[in-house]
Amino acid sequence: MTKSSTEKNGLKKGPWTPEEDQKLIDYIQKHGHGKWRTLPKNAGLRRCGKSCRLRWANYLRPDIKRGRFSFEEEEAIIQLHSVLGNKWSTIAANLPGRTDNEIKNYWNTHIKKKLFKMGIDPVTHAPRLDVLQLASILNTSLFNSSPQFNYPFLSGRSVINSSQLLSLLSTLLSCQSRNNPDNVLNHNNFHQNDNQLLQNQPQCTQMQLADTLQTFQPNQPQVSLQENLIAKSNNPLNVDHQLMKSKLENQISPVATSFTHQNTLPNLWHYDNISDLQIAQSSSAMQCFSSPKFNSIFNSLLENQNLCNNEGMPNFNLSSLLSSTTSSSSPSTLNSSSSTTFVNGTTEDERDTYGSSNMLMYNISNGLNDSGLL
DNA sequence: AAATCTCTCAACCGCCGCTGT
DNA sequence: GACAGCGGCGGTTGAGAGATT
Repeated sequence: MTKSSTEKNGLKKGPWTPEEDQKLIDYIQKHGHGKWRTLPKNAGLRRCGKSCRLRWANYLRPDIKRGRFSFEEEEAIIQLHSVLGNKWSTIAANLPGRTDNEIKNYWNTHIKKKLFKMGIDPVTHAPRLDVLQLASILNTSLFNSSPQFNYPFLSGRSVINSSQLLSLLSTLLSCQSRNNPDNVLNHNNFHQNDNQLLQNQPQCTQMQLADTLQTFQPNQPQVSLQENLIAKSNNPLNVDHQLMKSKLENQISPVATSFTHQNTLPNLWHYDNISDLQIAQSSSAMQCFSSPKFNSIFNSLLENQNLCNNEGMPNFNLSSLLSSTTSSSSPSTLNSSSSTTFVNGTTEDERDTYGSSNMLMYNISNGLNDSGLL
């Protein structure tokens, strides 16, 4: 049975026909909206009230702006999401003409992937732990050179031993597929692939990875994410920082705040300019993963740990393995030439690069009112 | 050209909070 | 306080379109 012919309790479901749309528009123009429960009957529609409300709110409302999201809208969504979390209706209230459903869809199908590709966790808006940690650790340990960038949470440690490295890599690799946004975002793939992963691989979460990484780190004073956000809101450049501060104190997303209680993640919010992180992700980590030296070391570690199977597991190229996660649909971004677009790409065609340095800044210019509205 | 895969987004579902009785 | 009705919200689904093989 097709969706459009689905009926339940005599009520039609599925896509709306132009005739139904017209009936709804005519009725609302004449009587206004509200009383959604009785509206369909009065309007001569065989639909439930919820369906009518949704159709009106998401599609028929005259003030809806249709078409592609502008770069400014995308930036606004990202900034608002970083403060509000998945409060789509509140985010939508700040974007005239856009509906919560539209923003939610756009987030899930576009922005989430873009952020992930950039090495930014779309949930926490923090730089992705896996890429960042590997970049630092590999830079300092494998190549035994002074870091090109300095992360406080890794300071004081320059060398890790092979078992630690292997532990880290094993943990990371077992996270790879599970953290792959394609697995998460594409529910078809998710159901198929993730179930297999759950069966075949040890359970691994970002927290477990963080725990593993914690063993490499000396105790660092952990400043909570919330405190950092509030600190950012005190930036004198932010006109409404007091208002923003109160908003952050009240409205910071539950997901983000949950991290503050774990006290295991390195605090990455010290960075006021994302370029350091972008350099780390696009340059150092990728150079490490791609290098023959790294592959050689990694494979010898596997052999030393007897992790090769009896049939003689062929050496594999870790960079290609990592690319499936680090840049799920565009592996080419791993190579050094294209990675520079992370830093400099600001053209229309490369809107997914978010080259501007203020992406993680919370200077939403107009502030928020008590309802979370601009 | 056909088959298969991937992506998008309109629509649905279940839950929650508010309000009135 | 308990309950029912309602509107709103966020997560999820799946048809259809487009891309790829």
